Amino acid sequence: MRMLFVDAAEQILRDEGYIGISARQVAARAGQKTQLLYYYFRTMDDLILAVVRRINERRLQRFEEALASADPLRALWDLNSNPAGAALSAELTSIAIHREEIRAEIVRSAQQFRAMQVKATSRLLAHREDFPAAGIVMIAAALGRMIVSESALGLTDGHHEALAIVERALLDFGARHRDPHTSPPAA
Amino acid sequence: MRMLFVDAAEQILRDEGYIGISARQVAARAGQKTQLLYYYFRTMDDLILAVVRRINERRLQRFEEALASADPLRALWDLNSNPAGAALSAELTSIAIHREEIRAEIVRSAQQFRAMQVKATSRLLAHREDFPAAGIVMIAAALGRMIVSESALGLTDGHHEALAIVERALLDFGARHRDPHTSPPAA
DNA sequence: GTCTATACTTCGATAGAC
DNA sequence: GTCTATCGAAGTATAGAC
Repeated sequence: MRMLFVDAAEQILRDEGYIGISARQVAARAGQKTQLLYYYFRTMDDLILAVVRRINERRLQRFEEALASADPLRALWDLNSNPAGAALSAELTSIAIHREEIRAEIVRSAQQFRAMQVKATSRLLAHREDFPAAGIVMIAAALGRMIVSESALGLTDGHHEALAIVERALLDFGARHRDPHTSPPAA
Repeated sequence: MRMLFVDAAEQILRDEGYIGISARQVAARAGQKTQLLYYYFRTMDDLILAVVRRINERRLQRFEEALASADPLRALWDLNSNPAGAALSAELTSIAIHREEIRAEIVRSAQQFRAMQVKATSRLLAHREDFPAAGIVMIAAALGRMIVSESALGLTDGHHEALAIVERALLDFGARHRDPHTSPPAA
């Protein structure tokens, strides 16, 4: 039952953003009475914290999967630019700005997530010292997030060109990394 | 008097973000009765629209100034990464997401602003066909916005490295563009 | 655990006196 | 133009019966 509310809250977070999460709306989407929510969660911040933690867990899991893929650099980019993930990342930032009680948790996990990405990227980009991994990770996260949030508004000017730059960088960065005796990927 | 409310609303937008803009809070900050606001503005959307329009006008003005500067490429980057401007841009996006009535205006002006930046940048980067101006502008806007919003949370991991990449690109892009007979800038 | 009932706040907005 | 008064909806949250 507790999870029913967490599910509903996360669904609202995806559909309408953090602003849409209210006790009444969460309960309605869960098909429950508003007051029951307060039996399972002391305050709304408690509920939102539970949502945040679950999103973080899943994000770390996706990260591990990306690392294990055949083209980890591209998989990391996909992780940063896929609509659902990037939108949630943006909403987490929004929550951190407006809910002081939850800020620390979000900042802490964002730092953890970024550190893991930097570590992995710097291993993959060891041959490109001119591009510090931490900077590349920042740019990827920022660009992915903006493309997603703008697309939701129907604003896509420049997206194609930005993606072309990323695409070339992925091919370029990946080129010297792969074993030259292996055949190149299909596309 | 009308402007008094617009000023108050914009101030709240800067300090607390779009979420903080309510009739009561705007009136309070303007030192006026809440109901008076509805004499000057039919709805809250009307007020917010007035704020949005003024922000856009000022942004275009700043853009013109940047173009006229000695190092326009760097000035454009400063425009995208300066805390006040980037924060407002992010809030405009947030407004566009949640207020349907205002969305069109924000999207339209964002397109206009981007088109102007792309036009200017593509002139400045004519010698670098490998980097489409529209993509560079996207990356600059995305990165600037994210650095600002994260800094507000005390999250600065990777910012330094990302700024280093931008710095190098600015020097690199600017290098072939400047007249070789002119002495390079001080710093 | 789940229910009914309810308190208190803030929200956008309107009516009507002056 | 500016005031007092007020509405209904939605926000978080609690008390107490079952």
